[in-house]
Amino acid sequence: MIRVRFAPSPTGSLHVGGARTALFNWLFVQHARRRDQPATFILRIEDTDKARSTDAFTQVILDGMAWLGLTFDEGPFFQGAGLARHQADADRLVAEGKAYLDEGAVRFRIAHEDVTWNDAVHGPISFHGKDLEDFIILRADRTPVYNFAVVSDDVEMRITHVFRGDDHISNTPKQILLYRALGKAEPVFGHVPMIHGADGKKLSKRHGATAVGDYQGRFLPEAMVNFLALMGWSPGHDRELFFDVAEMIDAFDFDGLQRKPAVFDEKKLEWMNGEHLKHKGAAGVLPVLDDPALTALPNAAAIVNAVLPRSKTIGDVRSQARLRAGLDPVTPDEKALAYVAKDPEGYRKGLQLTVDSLQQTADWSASNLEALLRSVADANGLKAGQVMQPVRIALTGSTVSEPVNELLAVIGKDAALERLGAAVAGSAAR
RNA sequence: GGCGGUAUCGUCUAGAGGCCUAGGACGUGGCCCUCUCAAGGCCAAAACACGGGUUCGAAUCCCGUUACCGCUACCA
Repeated sequence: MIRVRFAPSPTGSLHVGGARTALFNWLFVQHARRRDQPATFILRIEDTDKARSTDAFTQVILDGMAWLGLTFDEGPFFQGAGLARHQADADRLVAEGKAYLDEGAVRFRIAHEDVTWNDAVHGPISFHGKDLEDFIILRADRTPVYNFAVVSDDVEMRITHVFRGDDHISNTPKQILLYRALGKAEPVFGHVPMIHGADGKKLSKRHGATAVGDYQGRFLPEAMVNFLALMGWSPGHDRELFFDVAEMIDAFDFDGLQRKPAVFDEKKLEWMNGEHLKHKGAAGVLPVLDDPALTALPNAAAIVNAVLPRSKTIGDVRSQARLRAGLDPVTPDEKALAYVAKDPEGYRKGLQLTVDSLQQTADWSASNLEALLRSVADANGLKAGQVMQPVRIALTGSTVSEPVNELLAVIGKDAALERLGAAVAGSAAR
């Protein structure tokens, strides 16, 4: 029976590093289950410092895990709830001579023996007994200290595997000694490397977005999971994209864990999100957009599909889709402005010619539209781009978009002609 | 300082003695396609920290050095 817990402290945000640790724990449990091993994933909030922890802080952790799809089977439990047991365990150690009173606090007496464990990611790690010192387990106010509370709680919850951040390596020998003093078998320990910022330092506020909440709304949770898992873990071959978590669960193994810290590369996250966006398609992406006005449109799916290939973030999809749907006004960007400024008359002429010819046609299919625009260009001795680019700019405010014929098709005849007409009028007024 | 951990392209990584003139991906540069590119196709530059061993042979094993990170609380 495998019992694993993720035990974050409520700090007001769920750090991406913590989220990744949770993910690894979760993957481990799911992988065991797929192989028919009973496994349980438990969430425990380390709210020892009651003064600083609030329900809202816990909620942030719950929200982050829910967003990523990291479901747990038991909990959330709270460390603070185990106070009586923590005290009883400490008193027992004192009674057995394994701990002693020190100025009102209870201090654990270290047996100066070497401590070694076989870390699930690092292999054997050992500490010399002479380097360990007696440490406080119960404060003078009888509240437990983290290192003691976790052990007591993990024993109580019959935890079999403890996977946590590298920063806990130094705590591990102390905790192992505590297991021994309590007469309990120690769990398997695995220490996953930290996540660093581009400067090689532990990822923190000054690196920008560090909480999973900061990524919600911009990125797909499945892309975030894919990205987080691949920072520090590798399936052992060249596979990068996991569109189906089940495949990741199957491939997951602590042997594939990296031992060194990883640097968070948002560029790669963006690329990966774009891939997931395309893979999901309009039907899948539409609900995520959380934009009722857009979703209500009969051609919403067509619009989103037109915009997907060039989108990296959810915001890209939404803003580009709203633009095509006429929900947002066109605001020309710098390059678009420069294009028009370079040859205002050429721009106006390109638009005018297009409008004139477009009004005549009844066939608004993308293929016909392309033929039409090309013939307009030919007939007037213009290059295709001299006709296409003005239309693109007038309709999107950008010099970059899907092919213009497709753009026109997705916008629809009436709307396109109306917006183009307004653009011609606007350019003539100047 | 002490203890512990880590060290492959700018970044994420493959590699568990010969398959490595070190592979993939992001990013970067170039070319092609072309009405545009942030799409698609092709190509390129780009790494085994250093020094000793062990071995017929080392990115892979051992030792040392260096660098970086973590812990060193009556924080978690």
